[in-house]
Amino acid sequence: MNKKEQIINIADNLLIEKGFNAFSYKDISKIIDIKTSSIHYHFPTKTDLGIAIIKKHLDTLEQTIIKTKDKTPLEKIEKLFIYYKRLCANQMVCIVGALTSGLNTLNEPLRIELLNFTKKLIDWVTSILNEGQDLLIFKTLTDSELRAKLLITNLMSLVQLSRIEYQNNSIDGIIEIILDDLLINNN
Amino acid sequence: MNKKEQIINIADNLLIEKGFNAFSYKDISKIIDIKTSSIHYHFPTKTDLGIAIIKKHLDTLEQTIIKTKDKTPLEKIEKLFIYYKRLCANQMVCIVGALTSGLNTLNEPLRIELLNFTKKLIDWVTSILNEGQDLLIFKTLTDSELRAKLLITNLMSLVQLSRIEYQNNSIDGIIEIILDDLLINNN
DNA sequence: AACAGTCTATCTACTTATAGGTAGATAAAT
DNA sequence: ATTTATCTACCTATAAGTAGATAGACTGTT
Repeated sequence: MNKKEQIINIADNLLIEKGFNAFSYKDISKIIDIKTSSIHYHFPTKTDLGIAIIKKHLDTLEQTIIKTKDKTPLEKIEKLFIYYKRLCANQMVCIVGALTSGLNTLNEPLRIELLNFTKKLIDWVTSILNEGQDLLIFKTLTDSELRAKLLITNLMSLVQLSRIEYQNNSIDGIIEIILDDLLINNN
Repeated sequence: MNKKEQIINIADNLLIEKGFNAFSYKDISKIIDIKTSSIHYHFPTKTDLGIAIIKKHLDTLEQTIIKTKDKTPLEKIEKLFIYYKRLCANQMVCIVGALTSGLNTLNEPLRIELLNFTKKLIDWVTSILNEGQDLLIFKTLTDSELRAKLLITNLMSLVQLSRIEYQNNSIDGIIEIILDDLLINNN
């Protein structure tokens, strides 16, 4: 892994852990032993760095979409759960959550990139829900895009909640509830 | 309203709009025309100010709990919806969401205060759900505390999501879904 | 193969702005 | 006389970004 990728990964961790305005080039520089000015060489502005981070996540998402193309809707949705479970376990938060709470402090290009990512995620989950309904695996939903948003926000803020709570074992219970609400042949 | 209350209110708005680490005493000073050092007189450290903000929200919450004591569970839960709808309309975010994303940058006393608030909110919603079940208005839920958390987190990150979206009219639709999931005599 | 030029990635050293906070003066209110 | 609430003036640390030097790798020319 080259320095540029290293920077993105470290920054990604810092972003997820502390928020966009709460980490600095110096934080990165201390971790991977590089001068802040060298980080500026790769990412002239912090916005550039932020965009690179989101692009990385977008990449991962797109790859997941492709890789799970032929899986069942249930398997697809479980991929999503696994992702958020891991965030939870590592006391992390999803980038959407990490960035939106300080949204008004971000500048345009970064906001646009975040919008891109969010849109892609919503579209994917919506299509999974639609597919599940067509295959009669999921209950009939009145508005699958709204349901998709609900599902995403569930996961999104769960990881946030789990950080405040004493016992952060809520996630499994909640995922169970979500699945129960979704699947046709339960109870 | 005296200066101290003014400071809290302005800071509250800034916190909700930009996050805790993204607003400064100077921001406040510019808005209400007071020197930053005078703000330090009222709130020696930023943590003190943060705690005061949460305390205010805790106050409001406690008053709401008392005021709605004799209302139906449905009316109580609608009070909650109204609160989040208003946040949405004003491009705001709930304090829990605003603070948790940067949780690891906050220091102990502030974190504890946030935990207090969150716990109170969860307990309240849990009791509403229990009451609703006892009165046979709400469906039987396997774990009402988990359901309460889910409900709160839904609202919490919904307001976050609605900020990124082009058309932020999701909230009404989602609240409808949540209610449909909850109420016994629908459709 | 040798040389000149260019590109890449880093460095040191700096600037400008802001953050959070402190010290001490002051004027009015109690 | 003391407390309350404000001020001016300062300090120290850090943020983000810029300028310019340098060393090594890569490239094209003779």
